[in-house]
Amino acid sequence: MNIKAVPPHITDAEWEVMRVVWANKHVTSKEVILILESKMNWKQTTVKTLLGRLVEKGVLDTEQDGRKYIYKTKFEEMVFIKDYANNLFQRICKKDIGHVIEDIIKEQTLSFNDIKKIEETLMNKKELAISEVDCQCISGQCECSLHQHGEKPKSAG
Amino acid sequence: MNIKAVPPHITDAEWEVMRVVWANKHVTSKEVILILESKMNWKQTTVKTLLGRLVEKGVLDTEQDGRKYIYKTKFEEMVFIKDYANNLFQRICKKDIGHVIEDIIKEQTLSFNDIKKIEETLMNKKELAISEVDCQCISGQCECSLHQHGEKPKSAG
DNA sequence: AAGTATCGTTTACAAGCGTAAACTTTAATC
DNA sequence: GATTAAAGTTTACGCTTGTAAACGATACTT
Repeated sequence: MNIKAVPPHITDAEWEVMRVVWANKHVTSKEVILILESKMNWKQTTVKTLLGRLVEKGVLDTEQDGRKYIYKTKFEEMVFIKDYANNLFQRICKKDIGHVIEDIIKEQTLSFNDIKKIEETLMNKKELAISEVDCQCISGQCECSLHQHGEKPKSAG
Repeated sequence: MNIKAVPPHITDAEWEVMRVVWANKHVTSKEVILILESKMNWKQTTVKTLLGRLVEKGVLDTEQDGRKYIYKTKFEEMVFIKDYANNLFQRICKKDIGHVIEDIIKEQTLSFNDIKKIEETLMNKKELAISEVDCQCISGQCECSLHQHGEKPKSAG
C-alpha cells in the first residue's frame, strides 16, 4: 500500500544543491561547491551547511569515503517537482485548474514533440474526465459560491 | 511598454488571506476574519497582522471607511499563480517542461471541457513550437551535458 | 614527525514567517 | 459624557532560511 510519501520541505537554496545531486548520481561536497560557485557565488561553507541540513532533513544519505562523504538523494527530482506543482494547485479553486494548465502551456517553450506527447496524455485523460469539476474552496475563498451552477462568473462587472 | 511586473512575494498564510480578497471585490478585516476562522483557526489579530503586512508589501490598497478599512487588491490572482508556476519551471531543466506538464495533467482532475480547451491551446501552441528546447542549466545541474544530442538519457543505468 | 590543505561540525546572526498578546484609538451606546 | 465594543497598531517570540566565520579532525607533503 505504497503511501505516496510527501517529501520533506526543501528551501530554494537547498533546491539548488539538490539539482546537482540529481544530475550526478552521487556527489561530494567539493563537487557541489565547484558546480555552484559561479552560479550562486556561495562560500564553501554555505554549501556545506546546506548539505548538512539536507542530511538532517532526511533528503540525502551519506556514505563515508575516507574523511569525506558521498552524498546520495533519497528522493527523485520528480517527487519534489510534483510536490511543488500540487502545492500550486492546492491554492486555487479546482475549477480553475484547467485554465491554469492552459496558461502554463501558453507561457512555456515547447517542442513539437512535447506537444505531441501532451496531446497523447490528454487523449488518455479523457477516460478519466468528468463533466464538472467540483470547487472545493470554502465559501468566501472563491467566486463559485456567488452564483448557481458551478460555472465561474465571466465578468461580474 | 507594459513591463510584466513580478508581484511582491507573499507567504502561504498571506495567500490564504488574498484568496478571500480575490473572491470578494473588497473586504474588511472583519469579513476576512469570519471567512477564515474555521479553516485556519486563527485569532483575529493574526488576520490583522497579515492584512497589515500585505498593505506594507504593496499588495493591498486601503480605503478608509469610518474607523475601518476597505481592502482591495492591486494584483489579480492570476499574476500570483503565474509567478508561482514560473517559479516551478525555473527550477527544472527546460527540456523537462513538457514532461512536467504531462505529469500535471495526469495528476489533476479535469472536465471534458477543460480537456477540450487545453487541446485548443495546444493546437495554437504548435505555431510557436520549436524543434528542440534548449536546456538552460549550468553544467552539473542537469543531465543534458552528460551526452551528445540534447535528448535526455533514458536509463543511464 | 611537523606543517598544511581539506573535510566536516558548531556557532552565528539578521531577515522572514506564523501566530498572537497587548495597547490605542475611535465609533456606537446608555 | 462615560462606557464599551470594534478597528487598527505595536510589540513579541520562536522557528526557518540564507549566508557564513570559526573551529576541529584528518589526510597528504616535505
